[in-house]
Formats: sequence, C-alpha cells, structure tokens
Amino acid sequence: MVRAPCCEKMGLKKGPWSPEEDQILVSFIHKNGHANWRALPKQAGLTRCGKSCRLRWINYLRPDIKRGNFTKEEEETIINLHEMLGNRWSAIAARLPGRTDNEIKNVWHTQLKKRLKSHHEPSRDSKRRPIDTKVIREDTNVKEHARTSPQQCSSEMSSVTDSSTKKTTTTIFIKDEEEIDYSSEYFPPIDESFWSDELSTVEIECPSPSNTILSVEIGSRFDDSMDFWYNLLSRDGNIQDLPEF
DNA sequence: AACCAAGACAACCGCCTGATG
DNA sequence: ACATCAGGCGGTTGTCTTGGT
Repeated sequence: MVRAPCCEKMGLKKGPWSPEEDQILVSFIHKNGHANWRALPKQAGLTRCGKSCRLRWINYLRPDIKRGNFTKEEEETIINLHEMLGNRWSAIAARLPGRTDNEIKNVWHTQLKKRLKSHHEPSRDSKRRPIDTKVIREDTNVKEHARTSPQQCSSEMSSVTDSSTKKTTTTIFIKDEEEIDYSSEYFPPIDESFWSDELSTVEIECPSPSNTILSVEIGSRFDDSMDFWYNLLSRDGNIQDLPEF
C-alpha cells in the first residue's frame, strides 16, 4: 500500500500566513494545545496541512521565540557548534534558547558561512591549515599512530554523519606541538577495544613534520571513551558539552 | 520612477525515525 | 515482523525587501 501524504493537497492553502490565520492558530493552541498536528487545522478551522501549522508555530508563533538580530555571542556560538556538530541545526538550536533551527540555518547560509570562509583564508601568521587542504592518508599503521597522538593534540573538532551509510566522520584539528600543554591528567588511558569494530571514522590531523591527517576507525566503545575527547576539546575551550554521535 | 539583482527570511518538500496496531 | 502514521529534521525553493543603476 502506498503511504498516504501527510495532508490532502486539494483545497489546502500554501504560502505566507495571514495575520488572521496566525490568530486562529495561536488562540486554538492556547485553548487546546497541539497534541495532534494532523487533526489540528481541521479542528481549528484552518485550510492548511498539519505540517504547515506545526512549522508556523515552531518557527514563528511560539511565545518563547526570540526575535531580532543575532548577537555576536550567538553568532560565535553557532560557528563553534557548527564546527562540532555540522549541519545539525536542531541540535545547535537546542543550545540557543529562543532561536529556531530554521532561523539558525538561514543565518548560517546568509551570513556566517561567508564570514567563516573569509576567516579561514590562509595567512602567514596562522599555524592552522585551512580545512580544504587536508589530506587523508590510508595507512595500515594508523591506529598505532592515533593511539599515541591524542596526548599531543590540541583541538578543534567537527563531525558529519552520512545519512545513507550511517557513518559518522569526526575531524580533530591538531595545533603544533609547541603550543600544547602536556598535562597528562586530561587524558585517561584507553584500551584496545576502543578501536574495535567500524562504526565511525576519526580523522586526526597530525603536527609537523608529517602534516597529514590520520583516518582512524573507532569502535563500539567510542561513546564510553568520549570523555577522552571531551577533555581534549574542552581544555581548549572548543566545546562546553559532549558532542552527540 | 522603473527595473533588476542580490540578500534575507519564511515556508515547503521529501526523507527518516520512533510509536503503534 | 510488518505496515502505517505522525512528528521531526535538513535541504531546497519561494517570496519579499533592499540597494544599485
């Protein structure tokens, strides 16, 4: 059986919402809540599909929405979280009270992406190479390298999940050794099982002289070992919360 | 004043996931 | 175990606004 569409298209209105429609939706939700979005438009007397109503409420009409321009702090937060989480807009929005995933997505595409691009232009005094110059090295000894190198890491991290393969790729950028505080208490020992299985890949950009990125497959105990990476990243102020994988 | 292009924002579409029967 | 549904998410498109000519 073919799955029915979320709403019957015939006769339902599309496009921008009118103030009257907004008023109807707001007053209905205040009175009845929104337990069932599919049934809501009919009950409220709106010629919209449930999805459209939900989106309008979530992105615009909700009372706790913060309107207006993003502050510098919010923009910095978005940039940092995007480096960690990738295009997981809802996860980013969850860390910015009053902001919606749609709004953050728009700001990212219209403003921050441009700013970040210019920010990442190579410069003489920058020790960090731009992301698009990285090289992935296929190396059978890579696990051995990676097992020792994290203690020499300082830290930026980004994570992208391929929805088709369900594979998460996390990239950790490593600054040059002389910049690093080798306080070993940040880095608890990890055991062999950390590297088992093939659930995710971590790419570790190594300091000179090799200047390569090690692609490391990590295993089922990755979540258990996240404190390890968390300590590394939080030490340098790159994250406040554990990233989700 | 009219037109056009670019930018900003709102809304839609299609897919995925978890819940349920 | 499977089919279906509703909600949620990210990508994309549509519409409106603004600035330049």
